[in-house]
Amino acid sequence: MWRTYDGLVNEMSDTDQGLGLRELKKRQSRIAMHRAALELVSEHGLNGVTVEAIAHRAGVSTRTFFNHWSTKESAIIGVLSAGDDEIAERLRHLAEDQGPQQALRTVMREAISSAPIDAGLRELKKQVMAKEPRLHSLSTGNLHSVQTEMVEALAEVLEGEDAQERAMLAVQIGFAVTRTAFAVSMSRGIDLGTAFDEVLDRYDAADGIF
Amino acid sequence: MWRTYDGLVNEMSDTDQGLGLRELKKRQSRIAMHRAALELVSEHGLNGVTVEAIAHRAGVSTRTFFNHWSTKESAIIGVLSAGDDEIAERLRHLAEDQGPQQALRTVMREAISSAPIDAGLRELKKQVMAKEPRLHSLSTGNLHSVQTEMVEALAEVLEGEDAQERAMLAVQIGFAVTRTAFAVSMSRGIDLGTAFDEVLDRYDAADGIF
DNA sequence: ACAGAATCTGCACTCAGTAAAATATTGCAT
DNA sequence: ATGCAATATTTTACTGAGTGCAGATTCTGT
Repeated sequence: MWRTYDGLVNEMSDTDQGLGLRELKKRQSRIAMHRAALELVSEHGLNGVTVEAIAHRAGVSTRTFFNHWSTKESAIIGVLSAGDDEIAERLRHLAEDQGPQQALRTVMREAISSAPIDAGLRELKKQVMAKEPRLHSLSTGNLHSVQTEMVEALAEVLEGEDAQERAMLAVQIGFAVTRTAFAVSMSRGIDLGTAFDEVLDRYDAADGIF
Repeated sequence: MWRTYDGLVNEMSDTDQGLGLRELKKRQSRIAMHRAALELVSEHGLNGVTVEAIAHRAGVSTRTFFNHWSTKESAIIGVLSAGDDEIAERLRHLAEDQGPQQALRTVMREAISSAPIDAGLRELKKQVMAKEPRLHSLSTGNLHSVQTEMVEALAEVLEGEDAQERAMLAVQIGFAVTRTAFAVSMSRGIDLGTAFDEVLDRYDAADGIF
């Protein structure tokens, strides 16, 4: 089965044990495309770059490009919800121990922390993201499917008649914090995870901010 | 000057006084396109409808379609930030009287309440929105420009070193509430404005929801 | 080495959105 | 009412994203 890949671009350097040549080439190919996309966008801007150009620099056909990435932007970002269901499942699981609120926070924090890209690319990506606002909204996942799955999972845990709507609100606020963390991490050039912690502190402290 | 229209589709019936034939036709044309878009999407689904088809049913050329709407989706929704700057300006103004927090709430509420579409279309639109999740994210404005302008305006009012980041967080939470209100209004079939009020109540009441 | 599966590629296609120039319509001044 | 300027529409032609398909290649297990 061959699904469009919207997952994470992993480094391969050391962690290639027992993966098979096929899987290894797939990863190399993905990194090549991701890198090519970042470099070209950095050089010519988001609108100055065609998929054809990216594919060419990465040494693949444009058709292959779309076998790996669902859109031009996804190749640039190189990251999107590693698997909608898994996140929801993790949320359900954590909620048993930590309770709904803390579980939600933990899941959010985990979801953004997992970004093991090549160190050289990280800098380039940061620079590109800063110059192309269009990419922000995508990276913070306005992706409907994840949100609805999370709401669903959370609603099961929360009890009461209005569980559904409280879950909606909670998830939306969670995303709001995440988006803010994203912006902060970009503008100050700090790690996304620590930015998240900071914003969360601010959120807890801030009374009457909205 | 002729800008792509991303504003509101207004009813023309009674409020046509002294608008000139030119402006009037413009409105008729927009409503025709908006209606055609809704009807066709309702019939064939979002992906089953081309701009060409919409334009044809509305009796205009496809090029004219894009003179009025920046994307296919915007014609379906028929609403988007009536003018990025104006909202920010309104925010600045309100903040003087009401203070930043209340001003932000008021602006948000105003921005969504102004939806004076034809009553017949409202029902159709509700139905279409319920079936096409892709449209949700658009209607709640992931539009970067509005957000940044609002953050900027709010940051001026807020004082202190971290004004910028507090403003970001506040605006993001505001949008979170709005998005939730949107979802609630869809799922329960109630007015967007009242949904907003309800969610806001819940937000104020809810402690430890996130 | 061989069969079968996974992946890549080229080709043809649809459709969104833009550009530019020609044409039509409206507003206004006379 | 008539002609001129501004504004809106159309036609035509184009770029580029994304998909479907069929055939070639490359990997995997045996």
